[in-house]
Amino acid sequence: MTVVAMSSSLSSSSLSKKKSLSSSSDDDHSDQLRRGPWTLEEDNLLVHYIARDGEGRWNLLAKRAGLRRTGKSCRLRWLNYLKPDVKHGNLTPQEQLLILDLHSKWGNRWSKIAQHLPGRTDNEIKNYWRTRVQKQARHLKVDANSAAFQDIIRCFWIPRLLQKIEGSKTLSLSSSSSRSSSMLSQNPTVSDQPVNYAAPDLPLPPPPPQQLPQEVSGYHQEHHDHNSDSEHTSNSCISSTESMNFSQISQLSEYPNSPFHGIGTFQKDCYYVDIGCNNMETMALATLSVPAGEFQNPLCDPHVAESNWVGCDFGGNIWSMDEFMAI
DNA sequence: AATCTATCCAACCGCTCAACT
DNA sequence: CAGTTGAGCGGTTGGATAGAT
Repeated sequence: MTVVAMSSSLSSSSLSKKKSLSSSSDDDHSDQLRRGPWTLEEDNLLVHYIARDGEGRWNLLAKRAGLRRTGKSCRLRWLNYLKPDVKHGNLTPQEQLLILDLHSKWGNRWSKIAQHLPGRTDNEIKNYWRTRVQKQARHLKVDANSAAFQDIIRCFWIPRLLQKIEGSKTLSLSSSSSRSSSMLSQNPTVSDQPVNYAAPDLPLPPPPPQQLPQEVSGYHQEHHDHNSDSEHTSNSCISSTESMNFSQISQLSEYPNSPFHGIGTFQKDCYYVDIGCNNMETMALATLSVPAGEFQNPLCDPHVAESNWVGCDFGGNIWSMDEFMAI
């Protein structure tokens, strides 16, 4: 049988390691039940069986399809990887925004969150949260579910994502936009970065730094009225033509516990963002520990530098905003 | 070039819940 | 009503790989 051959061909240490995790009773059947990475042939068996007979009754399906896998394993493989509508690849900034918001609302209800991101699986979202979001919380030595971290997300992360979205729009319209290039050139550390929206980790042009001190006192971005460049960057407007349905985000902002709550308004085709911090304590945490002008990041505009708004020192753990934004 | 470290993500596990017998 | 089974969920693990030293 094909699968037997595949099984024997898999000499990877992963397989033996996974096996070692199983109980002794499982070991009794270890020659019958396969674990570890799926092979192409196993995938084909599963896909063809489901195409012919449909999904469900996974234990039975596994047997009938000739797969030496548990029903659970088959189900997971199908739902997380083989199902035709499963999206692969990096999460878009829009998707990241949605995840941040929905998680603030629902917590670790990954499957529920996944329902709002078509083509994304709970596993993928969970991985994103653990590897990207929780990592930042760890660096900052704050609880990822704390109000403080929620505010950090709201004040720094979300604006950055919104800028990514806007940046991708700008780029798609005109990659040689003089306005954009001048904006970028104001920030050497950012302009040196390749703009790659497939890679969500890359930092993007920061929000207008002069806003930050004002954010503390409830700054409203949509009412920005001077400096065309900063207006361009601060007045975050997400076109409804973006891949994500932003009426969803608009709705999400209605949830009181959401970082989106009250941050934006839906006007015409755009979602205007009003990002403010509602937790003064959090903002107070983000005090300066870096000499003025050392950074070129959202918090390091000359105006900001004068106000000593530069680095983050969370509990003595000095961590530059560049690091924070490199998420 | 070799080694170490960090990151990503597929796959596993245990648990819970609902449906069925 | 109790036991069994299937499905689904969230947490965790560890191999692969990229990047740093």
